[in-house]
Amino acid sequence: MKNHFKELLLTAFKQLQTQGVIPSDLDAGIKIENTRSAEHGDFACNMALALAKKTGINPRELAEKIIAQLPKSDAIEKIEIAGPGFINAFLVLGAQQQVVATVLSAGDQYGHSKHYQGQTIHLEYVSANPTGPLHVGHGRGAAYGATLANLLRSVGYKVHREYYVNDAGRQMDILAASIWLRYLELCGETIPFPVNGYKGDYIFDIAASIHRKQAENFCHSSDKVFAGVPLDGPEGDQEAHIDGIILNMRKLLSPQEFNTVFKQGLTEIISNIRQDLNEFGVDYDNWFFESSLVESGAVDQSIESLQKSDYLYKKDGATWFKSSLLGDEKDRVIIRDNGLKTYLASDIAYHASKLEGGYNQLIDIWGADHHGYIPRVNASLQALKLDHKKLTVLLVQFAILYRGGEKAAMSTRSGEFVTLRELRHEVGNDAARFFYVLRKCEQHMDFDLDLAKSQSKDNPVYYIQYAHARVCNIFKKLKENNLTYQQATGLDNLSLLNEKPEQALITRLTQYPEIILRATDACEPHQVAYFLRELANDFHSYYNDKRLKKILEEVDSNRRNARLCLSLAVRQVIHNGLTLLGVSSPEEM
RNA sequence: GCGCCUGUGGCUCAAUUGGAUAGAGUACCUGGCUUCGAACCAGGUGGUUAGAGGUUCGAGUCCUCUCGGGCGCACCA
Repeated sequence: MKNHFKELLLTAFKQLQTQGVIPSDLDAGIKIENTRSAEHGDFACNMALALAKKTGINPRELAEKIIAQLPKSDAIEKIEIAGPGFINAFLVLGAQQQVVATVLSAGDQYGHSKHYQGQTIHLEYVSANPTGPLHVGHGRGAAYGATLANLLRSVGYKVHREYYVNDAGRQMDILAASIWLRYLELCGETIPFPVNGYKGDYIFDIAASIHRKQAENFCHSSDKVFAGVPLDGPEGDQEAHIDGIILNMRKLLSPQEFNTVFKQGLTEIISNIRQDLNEFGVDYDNWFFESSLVESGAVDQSIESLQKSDYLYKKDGATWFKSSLLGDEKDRVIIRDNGLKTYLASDIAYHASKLEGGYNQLIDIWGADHHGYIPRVNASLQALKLDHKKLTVLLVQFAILYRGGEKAAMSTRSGEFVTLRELRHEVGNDAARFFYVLRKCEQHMDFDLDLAKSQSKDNPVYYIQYAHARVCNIFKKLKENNLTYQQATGLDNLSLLNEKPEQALITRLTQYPEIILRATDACEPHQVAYFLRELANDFHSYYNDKRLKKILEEVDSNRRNARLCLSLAVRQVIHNGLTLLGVSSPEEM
């Protein structure tokens, strides 16, 4: 119907062009908006305002000229010029009732489209380092990424969802060392635990499982472990300290032994993360391991390629990438003076391989603290002659956690954090998914744990689910009242849905597909959440409207069935929307 | 100091991406259950959109400056 109005305006526009009123080289650029209030009709167009300057005609006058050329339409009751020159269209009563039939026949597919069919997107999200359990900060990226994936798929993109596992590099060595030190404690050694080590409880658990399997096999005296190791922070250098411990660990343990500790940590933590995400409804098509890039030689190839195009140089024993030539604020080290490659080295290889894999777009979802990293990745893609514009990095701002009115600490290393699992158990998956996605990703978010716990029933997700359950209940009661639902009868009598709340619901239903498309284009899942709240609100109002008979008390079976059809269509759209958000639609609550 | 994000009723957030009278939830006040579920509905109080300039038919939205908050600024990821 919206397109219909647009077509009419376009016809008028062209007519005015042939009459010479509007220059023929102007683009119409017609945008139709849904009006905010019923006073302004159903649709509004601002073309007269936008074209006023270019045509030299004042907006209201131009609007009149456009309206004069508008072809007749059965669907439109009247056209008005309002305000500074808006063209408002009022639809005839019932013009959109057929949407009920459309929803019911499309079912789960209503709102989905093939708009971007044939386009491929590589979407990477969460990708937290496997050095500990996921915390509530990761949860936001998880909910956002999973929902975005659903949205993208619903409009036709082929989406490859990936978790990039950083299982290579120094952080993992620090993890292995942390586990080993806890293990040594179990062996009876006295260990001053490094400032930079991972201190969470899960480290003890992993150490204990190694101790169970290996007994004292990997045990060495504290003296040897700390032999020649530089002083720890804050007095000394905490980085040099932990590196020294890792060095000793590699000397004292055989490569196989080291690997046993390392693998035990990696495996336990990854499987924990996997299970957590799985329970949270956050799924992947692939878990991609950084180590595979190292083993396949992809990392070395990227470095070589940068070398060939003269983007590398040596300084102070390290190998640097001239990223400052390509928009970064300074050059970056990709091989440290001790020969170890930095994270950037594998990240370059990772993005290069994905772009070479032929995806139309790459989307990375990162925590906002990584924003300074974007220019160097972009620089690397340019240096490799790849199209860096295909890469979009979406930054998710932190969820600041409050507990008892105070900020909760959020550090993996210190081990002081609220895990995603704890949150899910406290407030439930549905509420957590919904709450996370209710805010734009660039919006800083306050997460009050006490509120989420104590007032979980006030969470807006229940409001929406309740509307769904209410429709289900009507259909349950139908049988108890010895009535039957006759869809064909209902669909034949949609014209009886003329009450104001019915019209409001119908209008809302027609808007769903465009909301999905808009939310997807803007990468803003919260728009879907807000739409569903409005829809649920419309339905609750309808349901409670004292001026209307209750649906099941309606004796006219034509009207009753039409209203049942409408209710079912509402239920369908709520279900479709909640599904995209990863939230369940219960039949009773 | 430099860069990115951000500032909207008491609190948490929207605002069709530059549109019309800035809207919801929560909190507070009024009213509504003898069964289609009150986890609901109807109504009310509450705003100089941090501040000052600018751009134009039109600014919460864009530009400049000031002030306040978050996060970065490693041979960590």
